[in-house]
Amino acid sequence: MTGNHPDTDGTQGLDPQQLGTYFVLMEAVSLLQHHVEQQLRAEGDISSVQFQLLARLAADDGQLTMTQLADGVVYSRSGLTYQAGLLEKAGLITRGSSPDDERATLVTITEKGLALVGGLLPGHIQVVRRLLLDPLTDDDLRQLGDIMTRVRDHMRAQPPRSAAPRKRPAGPTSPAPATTQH
Amino acid sequence: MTGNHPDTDGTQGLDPQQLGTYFVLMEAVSLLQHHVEQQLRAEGDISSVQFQLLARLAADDGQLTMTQLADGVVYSRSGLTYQAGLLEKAGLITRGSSPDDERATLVTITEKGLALVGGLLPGHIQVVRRLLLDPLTDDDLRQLGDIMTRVRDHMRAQPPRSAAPRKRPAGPTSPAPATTQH
DNA sequence: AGTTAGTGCTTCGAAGTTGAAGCATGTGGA
DNA sequence: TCCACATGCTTCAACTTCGAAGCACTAACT
Repeated sequence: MTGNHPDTDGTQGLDPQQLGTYFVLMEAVSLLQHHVEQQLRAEGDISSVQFQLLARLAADDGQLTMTQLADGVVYSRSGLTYQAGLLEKAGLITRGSSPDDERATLVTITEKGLALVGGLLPGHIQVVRRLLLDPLTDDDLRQLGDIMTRVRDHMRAQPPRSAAPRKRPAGPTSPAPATTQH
Repeated sequence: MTGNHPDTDGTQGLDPQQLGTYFVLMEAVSLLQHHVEQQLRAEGDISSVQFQLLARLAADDGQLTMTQLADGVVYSRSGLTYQAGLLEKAGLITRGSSPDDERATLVTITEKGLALVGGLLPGHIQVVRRLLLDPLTDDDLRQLGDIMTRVRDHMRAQPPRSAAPRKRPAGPTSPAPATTQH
């Protein structure tokens, strides 16, 4: 992108510093994700999505509703239904109705699921340490954590959609469906 | 992650600081990607993969081979064939044989493709600015760019796969296929 | 209570992604 | 030259992902 357009896009150009930081951030994370994916597939034969789901369950005392799970991992509801089906068939989780809310499905991690996560964690940690943590000083780590925390909180605080895209002019009296299903 | 497990959780060596930084980094990037995806779909009706491909072409003077393209964006070859088919059908790129190597397919961005990228760029930049850049000071930006550059270079320098990791007796049987395309 | 709107999850169809296999071309050694 | 192997891309089948529609249950308002 050599920026040869006269001024039609220069309204909010990014300087090289900003652009470079954005690119390298995305690229580095993409590479890290890829390595993690490989490790999990090779060692435990599960995808990183499945690992995240199991890890989340293990961390939260073993039981969550589908919605809580989907919100934790950035994931669509229908996608979660699919993955939960796989995990259940593999005997790593079980699903049951919640006593509080008859609609809710309570997902519970099994012993086998816990064992799998436990067995996979060391290798996972090793990959993260080797690829991400090793080249960072304690100071870097603090900085990075601080910065990304601020960015994440900022994003979470952002309104889902300030203005509706021009795709559908929307109904007469329906401003926003508010259903933010990733 | 309350860390109440004595030592069975295998968190050997990742203190809360490290773990938290890793998590928030992945989560923030995931959220950013999601927002970018939405913007591109709403404004230009293309996926972020397609945008990346077009942007790469635009940046590299308009012409690359399929392999060069796939390597630039972290993407499978077969997936690129599929996407290139879509982009060609949409009139955003053309494909032709290379004069140097009869096997190679030379991908060229069209005027229409260039126009689309140019038109989409401001909105894209706006999203990145609003979500990522706004909550950062100049100092943060430098720090972040510096840190992630170091991490990325470190990853690129890593050997692909020196030795197969030892398997844990936890998961279902997996013969560990060492196929590494990407 | 009765009706209306909201919430939680699943099903369904369409589209995207991948690795392995296959085809065509290029390269290096006997 | 011939042959084996490497390289570049595509095809194929299986799998994953998503959004919209649908079902079941809950909450709110009258």
